[in-house]
Amino acid sequence: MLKLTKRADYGLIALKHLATQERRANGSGEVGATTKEIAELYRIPVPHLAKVLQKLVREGFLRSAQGSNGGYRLAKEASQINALEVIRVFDGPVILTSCFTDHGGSCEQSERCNVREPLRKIHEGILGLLASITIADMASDDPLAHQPLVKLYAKPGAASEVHQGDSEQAIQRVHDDAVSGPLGRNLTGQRREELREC
Amino acid sequence: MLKLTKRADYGLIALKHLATQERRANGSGEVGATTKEIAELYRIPVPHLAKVLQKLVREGFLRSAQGSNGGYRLAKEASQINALEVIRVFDGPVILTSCFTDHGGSCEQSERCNVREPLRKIHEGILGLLASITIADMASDDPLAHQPLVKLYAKPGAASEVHQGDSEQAIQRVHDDAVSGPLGRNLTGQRREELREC
DNA sequence: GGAAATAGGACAAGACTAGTCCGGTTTCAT
DNA sequence: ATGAAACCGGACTAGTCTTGTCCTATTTCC
Repeated sequence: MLKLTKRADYGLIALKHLATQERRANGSGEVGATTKEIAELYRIPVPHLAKVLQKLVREGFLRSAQGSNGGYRLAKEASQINALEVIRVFDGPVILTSCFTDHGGSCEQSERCNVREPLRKIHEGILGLLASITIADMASDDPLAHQPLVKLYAKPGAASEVHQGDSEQAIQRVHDDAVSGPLGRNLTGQRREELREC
Repeated sequence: MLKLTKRADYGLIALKHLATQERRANGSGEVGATTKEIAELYRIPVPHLAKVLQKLVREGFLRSAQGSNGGYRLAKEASQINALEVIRVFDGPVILTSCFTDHGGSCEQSERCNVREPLRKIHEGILGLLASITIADMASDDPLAHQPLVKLYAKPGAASEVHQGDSEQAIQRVHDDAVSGPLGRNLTGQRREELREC
């Protein structure tokens, strides 16, 4: 289905939450939040979130404090954690076609197939996008006010009919941006509202 | 695992193959290739590929001819079919978090959660990338000679440590491009070779 | 010593993926 | 007509992945 797993989703949510709790977790070693707090706030099953947080500790994104008054805090600056790192922890490598990584050069389908090179370019673009956003970006108050992340150059003449339910406007926006400016600018309040479903 | 399914992969491969067989399939209604031909060429199980091709017919990407001497040809211009459309046929909607589309406004986790807006921006970028490449692009001889698809602006100070096996160079390349130019330029022959695993 | 919290292994239901199997239909060539 | 070649499409299966739950430690504070 080409989507993030809940685990990755929960991981990002938790990291972002902890990034906004840093005041509680300044130098003295205090924790930002407990599993229970985060789970209740975001309606995540407690034991499941616990697994996610434990994994984030093992991978070096979080530091934990055991015992009562325990909890979690970020192990590094929120600006030094990007979405790709987190997603890879939970979902494994991000790959478009298995051919990119599955084997050591013994691709059965490769000789005649040149689907791969163009897809690889897309693949790199996706990795770049994911790597370019940090937890700090997510934690700031108005994400739409951010610097543009990506500027898409739609090729003239390329197929541009895109219909995917409510993300139609989103694509249209990307296409607009190719002409009128970077992502996030030139948006009226109303169009911003259209993009907010959740 | 955030990857395309084999079905989508096979679909793209088949479409790309048929796009290069257009000479056999000019106006007279001749077909470009049969299931068996494509399956053998790319080492895909015949019955499985058949399903994929049948679906592409139902979705309007291919036209089929039954009976002996039958087969498939593109139903529209290769330049009018983009990768996103094809991927959506097989893998369903491309969504980063289920929250984008799952519900009609009743997101349990939404009130306090602002992970979504930044992710949505990434999501739009990915859709834009996928929508910007067409079957015609894939079918041309040297994909690396293409116009740049995307130009990434890495934010200064953003986390840039990215390690994912062999795609490390890929990311590095994206980052280089943020400084030195669009994707695909400034590549020595050797670095091109590094990117080709398959 | 008890409460609160993290740590982590085992396990299970359900969904999805990849692929097989089989019977049917259409069309062409002989 | 008849058979071969090809498309059509539903049913099924083995395996894997996802999303949890459950239970038992272990640590730390009061």
